Amino acid sequence: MARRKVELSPERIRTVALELIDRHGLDAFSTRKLGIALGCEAMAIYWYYRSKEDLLDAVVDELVVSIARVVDEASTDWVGTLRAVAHAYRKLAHDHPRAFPLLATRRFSSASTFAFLEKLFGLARAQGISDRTSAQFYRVVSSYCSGFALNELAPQPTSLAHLKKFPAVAHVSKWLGEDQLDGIFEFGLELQLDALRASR
Amino acid sequence: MARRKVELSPERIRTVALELIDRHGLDAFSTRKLGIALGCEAMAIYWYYRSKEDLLDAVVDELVVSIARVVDEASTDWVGTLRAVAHAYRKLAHDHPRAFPLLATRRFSSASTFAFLEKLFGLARAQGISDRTSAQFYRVVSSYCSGFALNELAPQPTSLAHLKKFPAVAHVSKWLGEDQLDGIFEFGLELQLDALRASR
DNA sequence: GAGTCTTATTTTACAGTGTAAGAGTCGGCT
DNA sequence: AGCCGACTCTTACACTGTAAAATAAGACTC
Repeated sequence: MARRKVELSPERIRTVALELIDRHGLDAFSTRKLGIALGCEAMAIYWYYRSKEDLLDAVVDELVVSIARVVDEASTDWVGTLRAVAHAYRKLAHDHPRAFPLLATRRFSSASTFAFLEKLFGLARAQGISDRTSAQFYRVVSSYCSGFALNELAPQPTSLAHLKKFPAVAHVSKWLGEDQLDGIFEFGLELQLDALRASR
Repeated sequence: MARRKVELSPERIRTVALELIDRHGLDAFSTRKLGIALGCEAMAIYWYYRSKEDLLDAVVDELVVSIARVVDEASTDWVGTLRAVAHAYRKLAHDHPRAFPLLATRRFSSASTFAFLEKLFGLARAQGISDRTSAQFYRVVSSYCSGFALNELAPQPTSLAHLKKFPAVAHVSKWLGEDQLDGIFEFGLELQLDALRASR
């Protein structure tokens, strides 16, 4: 048997898992298919992860870390940092559209998530922003980003048949199209960041 | 055999489906268990719905309709209507915490969704709000509500072990607790509605 | 009332799922 | 050489969604 050749590891497993989800979607993802992609039997995965749920948590973690990196590279200005995080979050949804719902649905209380929050809130405190304010705006902005990204990933095909029966929607639909998404996201985000600036 | 006695119907099926999801969660929901709850075989469901996905779409629809009703009862003021819808949306998440992720994840382009949007946008037009503005604020506010509700449904248990290692998070965590959710939701919502009022 | 058609439901079957339990195989240790 | 612990595979089980066909009951025609 060709054992010990594929060199399984937690990192490789979750990386290949993400690749598989990206390529074929969450529904099609199974431990058996992951095994094939890794070159091992499905059960070998269970040495590194207690369950499929555990593995998916690890995949989410990998994605969170990629956002956390943005905080390091950001300027010292907290508003700017929050903006950068918001954009990174949305970019993540575009880069991994089929994995993103995982991130939006799942509770994440892993160490790397905390490390991310620590950097973000540490920066806020260093700039004299009150804990209450930073907590408020973090929740508001992150909720907005999460919801917005999720919405744009599940786009309705603007059924023309329906539009005939719903004239008001027909009129407004011009401003609901995909070409408007960037602008509206920016609009809503800046609206919130303006309020943050004003609150100081 | 006791046929034709249980009186199956699309409405009953999707209602019992929602009950089952509410009680035991999405993961535990299966066509077989639904069959047992309905008093029929699993395959009988397929006479009324083409697939499990189809059925879940119908469940989502049922939930959307319950929100649409709010628009009828609302005052003529569009800002007030949008606020009422936002609150109804969050209330839905509290009333059906285990079904809500369906609503947030799934594309809904059903007739009842369009009927809802028609009422909402029709009201906006009647009050002279530009199509662009109503589209913008609808997307922003609905994204915010969706993301906020999803976040509060997946609460992290504020791991005390982690808090020792992350002092900034520990300080801020006071404002991130469940007791703050109502206030923060309101804060973020009004922040957006203020901007809507100001834009006129 | 007998025969046929339509609608509703069950039966049977299949390929696929997550994972528990145990068996097997290897490298490195004494 | 023998053993141990770290890995991996094999087997098995209960459960999933649903295609295909069998079946039953009412409605409709003659």
